[in-house]
Amino acid sequence: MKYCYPYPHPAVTTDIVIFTIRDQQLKVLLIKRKGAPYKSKWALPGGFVGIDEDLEHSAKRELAEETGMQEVYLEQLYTFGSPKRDPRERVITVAYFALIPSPKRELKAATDAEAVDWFALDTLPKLAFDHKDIIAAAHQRLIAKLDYSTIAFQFMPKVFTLSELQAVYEIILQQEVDKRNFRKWVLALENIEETGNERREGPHRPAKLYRITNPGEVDIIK
Amino acid sequence: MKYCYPYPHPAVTTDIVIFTIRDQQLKVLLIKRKGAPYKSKWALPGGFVGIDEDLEHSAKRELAEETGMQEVYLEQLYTFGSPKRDPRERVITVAYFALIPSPKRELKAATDAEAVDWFALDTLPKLAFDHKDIIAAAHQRLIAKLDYSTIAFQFMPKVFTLSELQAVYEIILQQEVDKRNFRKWVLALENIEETGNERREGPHRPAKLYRITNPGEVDIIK
DNA sequence: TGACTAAGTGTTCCATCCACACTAACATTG
DNA sequence: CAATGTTAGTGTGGATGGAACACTTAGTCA
Repeated sequence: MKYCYPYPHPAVTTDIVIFTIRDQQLKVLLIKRKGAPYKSKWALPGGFVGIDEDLEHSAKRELAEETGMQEVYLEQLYTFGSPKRDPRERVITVAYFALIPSPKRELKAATDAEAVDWFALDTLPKLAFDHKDIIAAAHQRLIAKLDYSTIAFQFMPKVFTLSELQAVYEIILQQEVDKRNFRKWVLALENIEETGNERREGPHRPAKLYRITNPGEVDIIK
Repeated sequence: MKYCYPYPHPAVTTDIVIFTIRDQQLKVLLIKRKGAPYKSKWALPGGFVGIDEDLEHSAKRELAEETGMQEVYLEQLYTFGSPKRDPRERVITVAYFALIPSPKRELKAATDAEAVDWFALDTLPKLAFDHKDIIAAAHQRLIAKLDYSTIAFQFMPKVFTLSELQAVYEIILQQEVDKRNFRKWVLALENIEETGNERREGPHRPAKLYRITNPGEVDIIK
């Protein structure tokens, strides 16, 4: 009990909603908590912000710990601060959300978790704290941003086909998208370009491969 | 020095960017600080979050202290947490922004301020902390929301004319708006209705008065 | 070589946005 | 009471963007 203040101070954490597309579904990364409270319950990855640590740095650190990935899309979502959201003490959580390309390797549980796994949004387990609300807010934001930004491109690997990109939109929006209109729309954007290569797989015409011209950036579109 | 923790804790404050329309300009409320640091500098109203106080409650409290107003539009903006943004200790600020109808009474400085005043955005004084950035973020959000919501209606008093509403849009957007198209757009919305009364003032045709059907709510529009 | 599969490609229609100018109702003044 | 000045109030047509819709192409495999 070394750190003392004239007034009570809350604890501040960052939690992070990590989305990816996997098995043709939009999934979110959860960890199974090793310690109290909510021991062995599923929760969002997150942790306390270092006293000299930037908020975004804290979120990036958590992200790297759980996924090993860096340089992914990361955005501050909302700050959750109901007085009773953590039974231990007052905890204010600055929630972030991240989008990552489909992970190739399986995840290994970091030291602060019994397990890690990806969950589809419609089959979430019972979650610790108010993490259900945080995920709902992140999901809402993601869907809203599909409409007026190129945020979904952040789910794509370095090169990809237009059909793959279209599938991402269909998965997130939960509805079919017209192929011709979609391609017209995408190709009119300035942040995608042909690589010149093709992908040949399966008994059909090969697909042209594209790349994002400005990875990491998300354009606001009308 | 009574409140002690095993790990260092940051302080958490809420700051609030209060916009209004006044003298045909978009203005923001600032207070002149009474205490250190940045004594006698202009800053956003704000203060520490009570240890059992909800974040939004804290923002509302600040708002009421400075303006005497309650039940105004309030929205969480962003959380600012750079380690060095306050010279005293680590302070994380959850910024809110509020929109209020043109105030009738002049403001009185609350007990924590030497003075209070409204400032146009292009003639802001030198500000304490990173409050310039916070105001810039709020301004950006306000302008963005004009496009896809009815947020600007929150600037209006209980009853108003369409010309007054149009003036608000022109002031915020800093450009003229076509009268007929504007009225067509507004009247197609469902959250505005005629009061049945008119306002007669000046040597010209009287203007119909309108009211918001769902005060406090902001519709998202396509 | 025929059958299968996913890639790739244009046009038409409809709804929405945008530009644009005159009449209506009142107060004031001579 | 007539003329003037001021803001309120109103409709149309052209351009633009979005939505619907089906066939051809290039490859693999049997």
